[in-house]
Amino acid sequence: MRCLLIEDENKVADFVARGLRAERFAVDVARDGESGWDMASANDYDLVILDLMLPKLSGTEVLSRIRRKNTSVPILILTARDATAEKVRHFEAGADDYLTKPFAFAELLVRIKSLLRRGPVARENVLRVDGLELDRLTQQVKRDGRRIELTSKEYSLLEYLMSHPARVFSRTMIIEHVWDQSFEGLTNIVDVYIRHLRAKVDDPFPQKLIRTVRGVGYCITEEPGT
Amino acid sequence: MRCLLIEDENKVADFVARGLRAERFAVDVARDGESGWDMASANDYDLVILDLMLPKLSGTEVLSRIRRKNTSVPILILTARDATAEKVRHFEAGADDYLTKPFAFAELLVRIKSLLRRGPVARENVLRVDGLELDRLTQQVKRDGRRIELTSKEYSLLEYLMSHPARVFSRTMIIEHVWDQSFEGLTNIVDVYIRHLRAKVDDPFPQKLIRTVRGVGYCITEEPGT
DNA sequence: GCCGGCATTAAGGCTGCATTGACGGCAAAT
DNA sequence: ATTTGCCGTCAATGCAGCCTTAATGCCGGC
Repeated sequence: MRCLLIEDENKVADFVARGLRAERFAVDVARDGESGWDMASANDYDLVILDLMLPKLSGTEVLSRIRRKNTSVPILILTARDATAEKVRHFEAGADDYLTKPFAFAELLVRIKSLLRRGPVARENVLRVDGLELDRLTQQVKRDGRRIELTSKEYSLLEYLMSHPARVFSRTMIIEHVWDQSFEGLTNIVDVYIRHLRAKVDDPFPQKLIRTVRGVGYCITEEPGT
Repeated sequence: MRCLLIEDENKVADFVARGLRAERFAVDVARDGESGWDMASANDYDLVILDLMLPKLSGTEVLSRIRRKNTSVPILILTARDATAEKVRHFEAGADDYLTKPFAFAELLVRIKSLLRRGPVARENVLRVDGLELDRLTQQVKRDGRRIELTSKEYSLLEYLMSHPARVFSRTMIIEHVWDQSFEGLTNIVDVYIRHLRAKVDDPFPQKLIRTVRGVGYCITEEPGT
């Protein structure tokens, strides 16, 4: 789950970013409207959290630019308390939800989860491939009933693969969804993490689920051939 | 247990806040209706104690706003007036209990405990994880029958962790539930208190119950790795 | 069979998070 | 006024997880 946070107040930005990272999100932070818009248009986010009071380019402007670009990424507006008229205006401009500062992180999280769930493709809370099971709520992974401990990166990678079983993901797509911007350059980082996953998820079992598609990428599936 | 007290009379506010803190509640105090409403909407309380005679925004108004927001937090009304008609009106507006001033602190406490007990999820009075036992009534903690002395903060933290065994709590969530509003900014206070708890709860025993989930948070569980 | 390129894997350095002990401030108790 | 104990801060240390690098293995084309 990759997410963009556009917020100029350091305290709020750090607070939210830290909380989301603990929830295993890959979080990019933009400190003003301009770079926020740049990043939103350059990358493919699963969620945008947008403050309205921003230097350089107002949040309202960023919102309408993103929508003009016709992307359907969920956008959650974050702002100081203000008039309901404003609220309606922003909903019409394409915001999906609205939260006034100050807010409790728990509430933000609830709203985010609900936003992600009601996407175009219904988001399952439990993903299953053969005996492998990933619970998005508790973030626990099991295979044949036995718990498997994963690090944050390993978990995010597995979640991404399992979000579309049998679909082949290229290394580029994987990097764009699982890693955040702090990452650049072409390395074999994906291959390495596939290795880590295999060590925990496939190695102890006879049936291998993670498949390499030469020249293309990786996918997760129960059928060996296909 | 986090609780919001909305009361403008300093004497009463201090009296109640002190009493509740002695009972190990994390107490936020609002001195007028407006900030009371702000805080109620911003945070996630387990209980709200509301005076009716308030500057800026009446308690009645605060009550109906909270209910309009559709939260089910228990609300206890606190007021000088004793008219039965008023009382009924407020019950209809969503109050859960009603206490007229002056009152004995002991009585307030009894009503609070009964309110908390009849929450949507039946509240267990004794929490257990392996040999560790926390009694919410006497606020005593034992492990393998031996009493463990905890300070208020340590107790609150342990209670929170034990309220959902095996669930991982992020530092952000822990701060929101165990500390009160006076707290903000990024510190390692949670880590420090986890240390204190471990010193008393885990260090003297071979089986460790408090587990760190790196990059995410902490949880309490009997299973070590699995 | 040979070669080039891609995939796999092991090993290691680095970074930042987690851990821990010590310290000063504060409030309650004596 | 002094003491005691709790709270929150800070900084030193250690270590886990992240990413890189490079050696090796495998596959397909010629």
